[in-house]
Amino acid sequence: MSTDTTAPAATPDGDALPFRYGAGLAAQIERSWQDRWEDEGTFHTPNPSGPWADPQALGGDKVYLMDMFPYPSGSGLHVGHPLGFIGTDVLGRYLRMNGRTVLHAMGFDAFGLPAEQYAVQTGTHPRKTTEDNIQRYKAQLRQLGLAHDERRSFATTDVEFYRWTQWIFLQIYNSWYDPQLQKARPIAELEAEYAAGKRGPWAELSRVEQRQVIDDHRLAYISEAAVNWCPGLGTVLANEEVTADGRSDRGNFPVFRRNLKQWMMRITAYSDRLVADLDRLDWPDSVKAMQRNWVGRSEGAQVRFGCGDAAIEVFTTRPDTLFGATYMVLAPEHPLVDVIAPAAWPAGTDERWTNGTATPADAVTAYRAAAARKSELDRQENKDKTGVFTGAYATNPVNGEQIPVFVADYVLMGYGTGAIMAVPGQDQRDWDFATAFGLPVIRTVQPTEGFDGEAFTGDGPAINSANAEIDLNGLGVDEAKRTITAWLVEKGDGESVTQYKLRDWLFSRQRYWGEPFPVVWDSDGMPVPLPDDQLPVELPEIDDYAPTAHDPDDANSEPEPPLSRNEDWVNVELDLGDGPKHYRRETNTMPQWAGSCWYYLRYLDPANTERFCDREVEEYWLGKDPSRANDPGGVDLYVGGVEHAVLHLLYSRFWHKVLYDLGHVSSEEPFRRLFNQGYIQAFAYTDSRGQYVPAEEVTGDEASGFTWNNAPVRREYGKMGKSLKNVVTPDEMCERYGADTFRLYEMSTGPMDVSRPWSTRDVVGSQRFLQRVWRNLVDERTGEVRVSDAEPEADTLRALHKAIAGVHADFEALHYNTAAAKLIELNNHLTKAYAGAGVPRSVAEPLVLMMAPLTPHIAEELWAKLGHDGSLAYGPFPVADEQYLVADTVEYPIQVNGKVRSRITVAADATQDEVKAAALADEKVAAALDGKEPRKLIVVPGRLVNVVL
RNA sequence: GCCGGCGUACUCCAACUGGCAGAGAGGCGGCACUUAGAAUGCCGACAGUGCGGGUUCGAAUCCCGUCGCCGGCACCA
Repeated sequence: MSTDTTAPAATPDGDALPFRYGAGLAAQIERSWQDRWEDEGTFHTPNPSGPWADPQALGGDKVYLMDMFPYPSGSGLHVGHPLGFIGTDVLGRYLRMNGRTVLHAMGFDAFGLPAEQYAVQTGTHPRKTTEDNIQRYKAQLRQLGLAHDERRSFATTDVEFYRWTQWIFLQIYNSWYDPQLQKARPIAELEAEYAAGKRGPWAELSRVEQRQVIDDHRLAYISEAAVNWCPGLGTVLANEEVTADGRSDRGNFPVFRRNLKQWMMRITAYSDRLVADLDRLDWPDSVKAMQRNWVGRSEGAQVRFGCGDAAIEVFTTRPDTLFGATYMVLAPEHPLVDVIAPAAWPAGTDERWTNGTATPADAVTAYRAAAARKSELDRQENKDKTGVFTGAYATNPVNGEQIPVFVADYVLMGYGTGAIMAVPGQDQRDWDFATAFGLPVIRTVQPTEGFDGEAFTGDGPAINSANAEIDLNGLGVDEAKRTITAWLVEKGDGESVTQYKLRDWLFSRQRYWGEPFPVVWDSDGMPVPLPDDQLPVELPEIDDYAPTAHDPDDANSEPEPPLSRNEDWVNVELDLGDGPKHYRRETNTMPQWAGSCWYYLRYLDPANTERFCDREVEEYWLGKDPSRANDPGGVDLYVGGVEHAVLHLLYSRFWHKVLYDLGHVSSEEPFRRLFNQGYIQAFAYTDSRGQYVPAEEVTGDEASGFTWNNAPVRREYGKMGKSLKNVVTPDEMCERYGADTFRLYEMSTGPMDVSRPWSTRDVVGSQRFLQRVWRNLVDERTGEVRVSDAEPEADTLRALHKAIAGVHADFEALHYNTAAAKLIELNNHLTKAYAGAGVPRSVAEPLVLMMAPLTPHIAEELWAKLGHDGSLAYGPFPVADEQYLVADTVEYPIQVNGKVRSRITVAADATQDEVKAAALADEKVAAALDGKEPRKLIVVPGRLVNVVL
């Protein structure tokens, strides 16, 4: 073989290897196979029913694979984006070759703020820029050779798609959550219950009042409440879209709390199920933890403290500490603050409690004003406790103690009841406040021996906790909680409750580029859902789609939806069953998450014009698997970045559960298995002024320092981005090396879930491997295949079957890096064993088949050259033959006291005793033993022998 | 502060369920081929697994402590 590769030297024109595998040949091969796959519909996946019904073709177990679909931004893809897409493609191809029926498609998440901002910047309509971007993405993805069923592609901006987004909205709107049955039910059933007099006043209410009663129960409802208003973006945002320091997730603009009338979704009704069903999902622990944390379920008790004529309700997770409650705190916004404050300070009020004000009303007013001025950030940064006495005292229900009631901003109106009982002995925040205000501390849990901290939050026996009727002393925390809660319930002073941090989902945006709501407003100012036959409500093609510009810091600016400017569209006359009437259309649009909440359902049945997805088709692809315990159903594998841990993935689960409750889907969860792929990161370089310089032009290394244009630059590591001047695109890689090389490189640099740096200069290593395989099977001068029909040697067969067995396990575990390593190893063996002689066909063919998931184009080409007519996309994938996996003899390392001292070779089927005998007979072992008996002799079959002296 | 995760060669990564620390890629050094460069082939060096303890015949792997890094949450009662 070396004669072949050195042949070019003998040829004068220097172009002697027209069939050497390089970028040029790769491009040719890749284009032709991509065309062929498309022409032949190689990756079209049949359905059990509907237009693509082909039940015959649905052999083997089905697998539904999905990527988190991309947002088609104006800057196109960089090499980091396709990492997950290639990963799912490799798995899909592997499974397909193993006889599984694989569904894999790719759509586009195309509504949303950035598309609109980009459109405003470029002065082009978002519909146009979005469609251009999608075309560009499709071209970029196609050149990677992804085995998608392209018939199933769509964008969330397609009218035929968002018509069903609107339809699902109406399903949610037209339902309510029945807490008894723990599920959503059609709103008509609730109305019937009211009409039958089973639920409260009805007949005596006016029609509008009746509608209000019903509307208050809907899962999608209008609320006028404090929401996140972001003038910089000109829209309101969901809690999930606001960062911890009170700014917008996108754009980093300030966000203000404002009372505004907005659409909400009652996701809180599903709090329990959203937490409980996490246990049924095969998801990373980190994501489950984040969702649990976000829902923030905590169990405790609600307790009433009498205060004059009023009662202050508090939520506590520690009712066992009630005897240690020495004061109470209301949130500044709490409505009882005004009610309970007396006209004057009680005699002898501590100076520290009044802030130097003349009356409680003054104190409270001033404190409230100060609290309102503080931003979220101020509240967080300054954790020194502030507050002021209300002048009122409340009665502790367990011991009748009169305890002072304060207002303080460390208590939040948005959680629990907005009021707390303060137990400084068992809560550090209360301890800090009590210390600052000279309030007493009563410990009610015995701290552990040697405890020298302040508040004690651990477990221990209760102390100082008894009254005439009840005695908690000596009980552990859990038992004390149960005991006191039962007592409170009996006395009518409290009950056991569960609290959540989760808030309802703010569902409207004052933007143009989103799904219009299928809702109109009538002359009573009440919302009216449109009937299904009036869907879709199309987004009007308007010229003035830009959001109203606001000063980002102007908290008092007013949201103004762009659609409201279009009076012709807004004002409609419709006959909604009671004659033609005038209505105004809802002018808000849905948030970007709406489409992604259900898109996985649309891939299943994208051509369906009657339903969002045929029920039978849904059941086939997403249905519960009875062979798995407690399986909730859902997509078999969903791959994407961890950044959607609580946004998209929580919203989507919520919608799916509503659809399940209403009987529209058979599965209880959208995504059975979730996998977070790592990120491809990159180095960026800044010059002395802190400006980014083109990363590609930087030279040097860590030891000698990095320079650009001979000036030293500083290296940083992180994202790939235009502004960082370190973007590498898949287009460049395909052009320089070919898609197969690029795919292989991305898959071989590490396991799927590990983030790693991009390194263009390493890509050549993957190219070299493909080149070596090609050279082993193809004559680089003639392009002729050159395999032999000879029987492979025994060691080759062992190498082959070892590779087959290993690669199966690796592909299944998404360890493509080690799969690639095993293929390289096998090919290295072939290079050595058959240099110049031609690789036996019976080894060449399985090698090519095993490469196909990773590098499909070159594999198809080699498969064809080996004389096969059809595509190898459907396999068969090689199966390892057990007989070649066991060697005749085994080499055992012999350890003496855990250190390798010698090696012996014994028959593979030797018994333990035979191995022991052989080990003891070894001269080095004998020397070490020096005639003595070993203390212990351990034989690990097939592994090693350890002699313990 | 709380929760989750990760520390193995110059770099990215392997090492089945505790069993010989090295599969693969890049880089580096050398040899062959070559007018030269590139490409190609061959050969080679480089870590005892962040640190300290423990369990074990045996620890990268399990346990305890500690340091460092990444991510999430955070005055949530």
